Amino acid sequence: MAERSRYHHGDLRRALLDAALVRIARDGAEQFSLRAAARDVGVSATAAYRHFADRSDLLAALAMEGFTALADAMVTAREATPRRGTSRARARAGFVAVGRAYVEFALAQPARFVVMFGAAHIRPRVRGRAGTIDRDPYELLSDALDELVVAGELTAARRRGAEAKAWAVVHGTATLLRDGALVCRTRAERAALVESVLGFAADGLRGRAAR
Amino acid sequence: MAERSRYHHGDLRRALLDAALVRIARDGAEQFSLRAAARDVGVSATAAYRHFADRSDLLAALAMEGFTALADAMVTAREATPRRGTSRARARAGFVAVGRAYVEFALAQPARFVVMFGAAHIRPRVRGRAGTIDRDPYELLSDALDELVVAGELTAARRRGAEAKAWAVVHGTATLLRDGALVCRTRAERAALVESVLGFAADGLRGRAAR
DNA sequence: GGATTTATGTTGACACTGTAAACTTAGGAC
DNA sequence: GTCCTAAGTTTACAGTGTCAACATAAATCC
Repeated sequence: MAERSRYHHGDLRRALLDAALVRIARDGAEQFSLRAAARDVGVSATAAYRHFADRSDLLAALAMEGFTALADAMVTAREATPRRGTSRARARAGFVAVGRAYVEFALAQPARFVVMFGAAHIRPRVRGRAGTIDRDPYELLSDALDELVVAGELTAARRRGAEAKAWAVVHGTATLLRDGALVCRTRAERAALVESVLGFAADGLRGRAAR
Repeated sequence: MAERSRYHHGDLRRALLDAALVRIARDGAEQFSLRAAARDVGVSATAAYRHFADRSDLLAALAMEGFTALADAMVTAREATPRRGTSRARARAGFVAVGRAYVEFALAQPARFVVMFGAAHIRPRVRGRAGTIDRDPYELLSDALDELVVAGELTAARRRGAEAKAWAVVHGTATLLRDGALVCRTRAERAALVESVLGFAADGLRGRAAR
């Protein structure tokens, strides 16, 4: 089962996706080539076409996996928030934790993030297709907002339109930091900035004075 | 001066940049090829190398021009805001106008915007180089914040860290709308969303209840 | 004004890419 | 055991980025 006959790879699709991610992490998504990935896996140049329609189909698959991974990270972060404090404080901490996970994912795995949100023509393929995303990060953020409402931290009236505001702040922070547009010298400085911006979002949504 | 001898083009650099922008607007930045641009201009395949070090150098030049164009749009929007009302209201309107111009630029010229913020390895070249950006959009946003302070709409204490918050909201809105992640059915709906999010930013920075 | 230098284009070449068509092989169904 | 089919292979072609060597027009110098 281990070293096979070398003709049938076993799980070439998986291997190609892994190799692609490694190469993209090193050289960037634009640089990525199907043939190089095939070479890494030790397979002929055109073998990928048995598993992906074309180059951008592979990238789309990678993007879909990325969305699932991001969602996982957000769920994990949400569940790891301390259960103490008032329900309002907990809901707020949950929202911040989810947002922080989003930003951290973008910074820890910029290659994946670029593939997910990078090229405009990849996105349309990801949404509304047969095998779409398992868990949608957007819905998780929306869930966090719902929890704010349940906890009484956010009024139902303000809930309307809150998604766009929250997501804009979170996504904007993530992309600006990833692109190096917002510069932070130290890791601590960056963490403080993220915390400050997310707190701004939480407070702003609530509609009271920020701390 | 018009139809030249056909050997020396006259302003090939300019012509290549223009052709590149047209092609990118139609096919996307990833698809763009130097040779195609050369063909459009009616020049040999390798002529571009007299004006640009390589493919990404041309894209970087396009990005730099994009930043200047964005800054122009922001300045124009700022100057076009009505001069009536209290100075605080005016400063606030100015901030919103600048942010709106940023978002509208991203949506009206997505191709340019992608080139500006798209590929990660382009950015580093844009900043900190000999012929850098004429006017920095980031500074214009910063100026708008300063005006808020002068007008008394924003306290000096809150001014610290306000750039990141404001820019995150504006840039996040722009990129999510551009990528089609935030979906709006009508143009009016989109305008309302932009207005709502920018108002959220302005109010949030001030630290009082949103409208 | 003529010669020379220099910027600007051109041609030819190379290695690499995406993608299609025709062929081969291994593993499972009957 | 035979046949079918999914999964790889080889071969081929048009495009691409980029380099080196060459050609031409414009600017500069005497």
